[in-house]
Amino acid sequence: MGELKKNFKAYLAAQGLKTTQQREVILDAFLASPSHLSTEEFYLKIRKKHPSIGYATVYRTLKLFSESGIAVERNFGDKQTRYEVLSDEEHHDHLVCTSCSKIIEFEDPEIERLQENVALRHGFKVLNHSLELYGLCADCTGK
Amino acid sequence: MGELKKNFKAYLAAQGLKTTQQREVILDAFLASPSHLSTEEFYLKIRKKHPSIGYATVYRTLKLFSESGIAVERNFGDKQTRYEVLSDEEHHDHLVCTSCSKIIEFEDPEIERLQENVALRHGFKVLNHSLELYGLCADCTGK
DNA sequence: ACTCCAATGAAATCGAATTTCAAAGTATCA
DNA sequence: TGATACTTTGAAATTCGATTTCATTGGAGT
Ligand SMILES: [Mn+2]
Ligand SMILES: [Mn+2]
Ligand SMILES: [Zn+2]
Ligand SMILES: [Zn+2]
Repeated sequence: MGELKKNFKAYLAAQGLKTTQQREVILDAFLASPSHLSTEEFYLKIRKKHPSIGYATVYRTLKLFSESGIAVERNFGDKQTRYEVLSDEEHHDHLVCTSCSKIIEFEDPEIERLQENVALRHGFKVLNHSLELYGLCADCTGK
Repeated sequence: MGELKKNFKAYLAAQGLKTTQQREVILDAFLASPSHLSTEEFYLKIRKKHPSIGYATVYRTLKLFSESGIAVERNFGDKQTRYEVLSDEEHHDHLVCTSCSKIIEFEDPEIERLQENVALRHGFKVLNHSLELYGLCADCTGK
């Protein structure tokens, strides 16, 4: 069993929560899906193979993923919350194309370091951050 | 008359829109208010002195401010849209305390430069960006 | 003052997020 | 394995900020 699945099950056990068939199905589907899907998009996807699973369950389970630490919520300007898998110590930020909605991930340790510096200068302890660059991707620049 | 008021009036004129009493009142109140208020918070504030002004008008006028370029919309994790005055070429990002909701503004040209580099590496043209550091402010670190 | 649109306020609507609740499932233990 | 004690689930209802509708009122040029 994958690391993430183990972590999630451990979280459930630790919280006195239960392993259910729905949670198993939703977790497998989540791990196999493209990143940055909204709750609605993900629900529609799951529904095809598992029509009996309700939207509320998908919604609640995605939140659980986030609480357990195996996923993170994202917001890219539109009003919808999006989710993506996140292994332990990874972290990345995003370029978001305002024309075609393409999302490009990037990591930049130097930016992260400078963010810490900013925080230090203000006696601030950073717990998490959000950095998105909005604009036109290479494909859309010419249009 | 202040630069911002001039700019806004120029925008109205250019768009064939009208200067109304409500817009005058709302603009003055906006310029005199603390930054980062949500639409609702700002409306409640205005309402005290001008009970006849409706929420819809405040909502629409804040959007107008944003379209005209004298203000910007912000989102700090909670679901509410917040507004703040923004003079011409200024730009800043935010530290947001997740404990007391305090908001600290900062500018870091080096971070901005690195962001441009990231974009360049991906053939991406940045039109705007969003950077918030969430965590505990100096006051809340000890609690 | 007349006329043409734009603006306004109240209420309705929208859409995503979140909650409610009765029915069903899971884990534990006798 | 069957009873017990909760937890989970699905459908529907609700919440809440954002946005729109629409009848009426208000600018501004003529
Ligand atoms: Mn990502
Ligand atoms: Mn600010
Ligand atoms: Zn694109
Ligand atoms: Zn604080």
